[in-house]
Amino acid sequence: MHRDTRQRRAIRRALEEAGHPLSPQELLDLAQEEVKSLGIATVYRNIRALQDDGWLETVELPGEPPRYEVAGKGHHHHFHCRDCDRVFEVEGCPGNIQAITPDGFKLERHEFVLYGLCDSCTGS
Amino acid sequence: MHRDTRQRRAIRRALEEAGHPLSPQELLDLAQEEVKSLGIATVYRNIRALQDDGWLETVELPGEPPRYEVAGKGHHHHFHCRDCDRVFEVEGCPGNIQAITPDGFKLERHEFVLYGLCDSCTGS
DNA sequence: GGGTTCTTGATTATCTTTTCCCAAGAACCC
DNA sequence: GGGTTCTTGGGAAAAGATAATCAAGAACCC
Repeated sequence: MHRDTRQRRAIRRALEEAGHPLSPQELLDLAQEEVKSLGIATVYRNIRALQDDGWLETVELPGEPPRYEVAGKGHHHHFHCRDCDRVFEVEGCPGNIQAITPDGFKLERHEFVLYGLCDSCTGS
Repeated sequence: MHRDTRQRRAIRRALEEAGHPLSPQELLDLAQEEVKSLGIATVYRNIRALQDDGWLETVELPGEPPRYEVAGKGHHHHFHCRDCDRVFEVEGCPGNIQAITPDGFKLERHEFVLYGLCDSCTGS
């Protein structure tokens, strides 16, 4: 069904090597290091294809277009650096979430987003 | 500087009475109950004006266009109902957030979003 | 009450992100 | 190797949200 193309390999490799969620544009820039003719339409097409395969997951952050990361990483959250605009993974999950859920509401899932400066951007 | 118009009064009242964040379209629908000729452009204009006055705050949720709520409510988070698509306020804040921040990262703020069914939509 | 200035409503424009289109090129299979 | 089918690249187009334009209407001030 899906063919093994240079473009698709470059896109997959960029996502694996980045190790953190990438926007379509970031993904294009990284994958173009391997296949410089790569176009943005191909990035979007492959994002969809890899999502359909279950290989890729969408990371939505408030007020931002979606980013994408390799699927199957288990429960985690994200840290958004306000300086370099990159998104990092955060292990673990804070305290008792059910406790703050209003009475009568059914909690099904949650998202947690940290903001600040990443280790590369703390100018100290 | 700012004049006291029927439209602006209706928009403010809708936000106050709703008691939870509203999208521009939700705001239009509610304020039209009072001023039926109200147009969407006026809603957007007044959102900006009320933000500039510090009366209104933006609520950004993952993968959603912004909603707006009356400013000055103190720290809180939000619950997004997947059925009616409305957003509710959540009091309190879970456990130790600093504890899960990666080493070397500077935590400045955080957002927390709960998902599930609100009390009106739990069909039980 | 009347003039000045701000605001409104409707439409059009803009902006950003994502998808479509299609001819050219590449992968796969026998 | 050659044919079939899928994929690509680039530009045009769609989609959704927000802003600009402008004539008409409303608020404010004396």
